[in-house]
Amino acid sequence: MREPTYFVLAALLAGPLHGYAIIKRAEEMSGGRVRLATGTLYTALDRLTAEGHIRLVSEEMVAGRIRRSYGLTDAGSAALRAEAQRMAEAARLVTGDETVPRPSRLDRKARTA
Amino acid sequence: MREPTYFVLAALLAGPLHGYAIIKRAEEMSGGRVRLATGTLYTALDRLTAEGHIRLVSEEMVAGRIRRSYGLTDAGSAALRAEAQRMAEAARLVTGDETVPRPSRLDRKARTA
DNA sequence: TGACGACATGTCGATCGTCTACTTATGATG
DNA sequence: CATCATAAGTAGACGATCGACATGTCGTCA
Repeated sequence: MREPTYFVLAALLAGPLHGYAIIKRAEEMSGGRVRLATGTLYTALDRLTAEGHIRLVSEEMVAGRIRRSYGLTDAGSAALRAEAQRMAEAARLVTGDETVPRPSRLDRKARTA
Repeated sequence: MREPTYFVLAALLAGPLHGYAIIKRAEEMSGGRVRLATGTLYTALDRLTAEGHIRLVSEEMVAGRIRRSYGLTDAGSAALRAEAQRMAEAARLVTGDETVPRPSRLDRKARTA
C-alpha cells in the first residue's frame, strides 16, 4: 500500500467523509505533508471500493451536485491496521525502538537482536 | 519512498553490501516479508546512486565476476532516517500511540510480558 | 461587477517504481 | 548430470500516483 492510499483509509478512521473532505483530513492528519491530488483521490476511491476496503455510505445533493461519502469496511479497517503495523516495524529497524519515551520504570525487554 | 527502496537503504545501515547480499539482508530484516526482485534491486541501486543516497564503495573480482558493494552516503542515511520518522508518525495515527505495550490497570497481573 | 479562492467531482496522459521473466555464469550438492 | 545457491543484469508490462484540465457553485474582497 502506498502512502496516498494509506492516508485515504486513515482519514476515514473517525467516520465517513466525502472526497474533498478526505483530501483536507489527510492533509491535516499529516501536518500538511500529505496532499492528495484529485487524480489520486478519485481513482483511489474507485479502486478501494472495488477492493472492498471502503464503501459508499451516502449520496446527498448539495448545491445541485452530488456529494458522495465513503466509509471504511471491516476489511478496510483491518488492512489499514495491518499496514500501520508493518510500517511501525519497518520504522523500528531504523529508529532503533526508541519511538515513544515512556515515563515508566526501566523495564528493558531482553532485546538481543 | 516505497518499501523496496526503503529496505535497500535499511540493509546498508550496518555497512556496505553487494547486490545479492542486500536482497538477503532485506529479507532477513523484514522477517522474510520483503523479497527484493533482482529487477527492482539493480534498477534501484542505479537510481539511488544517481540520487546520491548510496555510493559504490568497492569492486572486487570474485570467481571471475565483478562484485560491486554499495554503502550509504550521509544524504542516504539522513533520507532513510527521515523516512523512518515519517512512517512511525503515520503508523501512530492508526495504532493510537501504543507503540510499546504499556501496563494498564486492566492487565497489571501480566506485567512482565 | 468581476476576479478570486475554497468547495467539490471527475478525466486523461505521462511518469515512475516495481514486478515477472529472461539471460549469463560459477561453484557446490546430490 | 541436474539443480540449487550465488551473483549481476536487461526488457517489457503493470499499477498507483501526479499534473493538468474541465466544470460548476458560493462567498468575499476590491
